[in-house]
Amino acid sequence: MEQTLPPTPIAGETLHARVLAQIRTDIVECRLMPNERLTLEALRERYGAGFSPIREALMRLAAEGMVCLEQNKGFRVAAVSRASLFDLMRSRIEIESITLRRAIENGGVGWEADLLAAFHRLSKQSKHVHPDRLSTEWSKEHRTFHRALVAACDSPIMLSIQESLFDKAERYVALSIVSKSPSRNDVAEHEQIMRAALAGNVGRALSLNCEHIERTLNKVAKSLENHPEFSEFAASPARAREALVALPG
Amino acid sequence: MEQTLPPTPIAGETLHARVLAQIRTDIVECRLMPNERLTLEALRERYGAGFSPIREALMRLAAEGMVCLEQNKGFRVAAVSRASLFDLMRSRIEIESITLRRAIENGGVGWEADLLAAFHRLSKQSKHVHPDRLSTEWSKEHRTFHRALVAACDSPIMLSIQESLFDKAERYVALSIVSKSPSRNDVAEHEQIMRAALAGNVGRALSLNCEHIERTLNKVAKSLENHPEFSEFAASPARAREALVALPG
DNA sequence: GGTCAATAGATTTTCGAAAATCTGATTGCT
DNA sequence: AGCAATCAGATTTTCGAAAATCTATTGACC
Repeated sequence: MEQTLPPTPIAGETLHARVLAQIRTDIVECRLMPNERLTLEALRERYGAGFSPIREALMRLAAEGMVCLEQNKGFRVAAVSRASLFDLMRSRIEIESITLRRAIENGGVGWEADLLAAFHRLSKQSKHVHPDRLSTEWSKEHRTFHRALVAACDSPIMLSIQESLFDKAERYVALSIVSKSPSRNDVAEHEQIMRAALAGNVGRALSLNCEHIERTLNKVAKSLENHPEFSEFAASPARAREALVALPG
Repeated sequence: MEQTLPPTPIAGETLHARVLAQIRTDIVECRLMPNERLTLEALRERYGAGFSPIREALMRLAAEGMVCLEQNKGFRVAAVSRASLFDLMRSRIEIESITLRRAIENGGVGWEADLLAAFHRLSKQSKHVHPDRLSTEWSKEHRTFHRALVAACDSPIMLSIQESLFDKAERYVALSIVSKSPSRNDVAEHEQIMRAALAGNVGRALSLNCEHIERTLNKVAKSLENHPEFSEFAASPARAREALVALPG
């Protein structure tokens, strides 16, 4: 099994919190593959912790929908499928349409300034440091930009929902080999959304954001078709497991 | 501490799953009060389980937002406040507007039949068996009705979000003493929503559902004002001090 | 050959003790 | 008195062993 991040011990941080963060990023970045069985013994070895903190972290991830738990049969990384990809992206469009509208309506100077700053940092980050892999820094700035875009929405509930869906979408993006498709002009896309938002043009901002998500959806969906071993998981878990094990790890 | 449901052991059910269900209903029905401290020793006694299954259940509830966890300081029942009540109800309106619209657009005969059946069961249930307390059976049928209303929505993600918000709203309702305010004609309200949905009148169904939620909001908000110990954070005057200390600076 | 029960090994789940951390009170110093 | 350091009790957090459960295989029987 591939090695994980160094244990980076933060003062006062409990073990289950560190393990939670590590497993989550390992799932989002597909170091733990969809539908992969999560044996406690293996996780214990990998993250250097006892059963309790690991199970606690997994229970949280189960509530978030990142792993699934079958009673007395343990945990698995959540499966992926074409259907849930479409559900996910459609839900993102609906949720972000709400948060973005409210952010534009509520946003003050502080929001505008933070958004401009986030865009600037994103635009200066190169997307691929390795040609077949997304840059970690870019992903971070990308997330920060989308967070800044809706930060002025005054609903903590809607924002947390958006964040959770964003995580799941990122996993699908990580699964698709991004560089193979013609590279999008990401900077321009994000800039257009931002300009519409700053101009207070709700309709335009929403439709640009919708197209932004749909473009990602199309890319990932196409990539998923080329890897049928992923699109079948939900249907027959038993065979999927075998297929996964056969994959080059 | 008040006694809880009998342990009703279901075959093959793990302990943490049973404890999770019990704690959740105890929170929703306010047998565990908002902001109440949840010491492991007390929970261990109350639910008859060891530390592990209880902590695992609490971690899930923390992810759901039903309890909150402060590192090395343990768990508390999630606090209530006027602000989060409004956020919650507004979010419900937004989410249910989406699920209800999609249910009406997708719904077939099966959906219509199930909805009519759910309404009938609800209409035959008396709301209060005890004058100052909601009937458990009514709550169950009420939830089933609202679930049936949107069951034809084809997005598992949106449905699970709606369910989660419904739980949280129910806790606020349980907190307010329902019988004191003039009793609403609940049956008629639900019937109107259902008829609009069955007639395929999206606009009318959505606005009726919105008003339905807003009426609940007004009732609960008013009740919250009469109990100032709740309106900010605390569960009881005795705990107000505790809560003050726990407030983030 | 095929079906079913028994069994052994692996894995999950649960438990309670031990370690780490927090809280509140007390002590000693300026 | 005011304030910081110290200490004891309470609580959370973590650990690994023990119990419960599942899975795959073997062997008996039809």
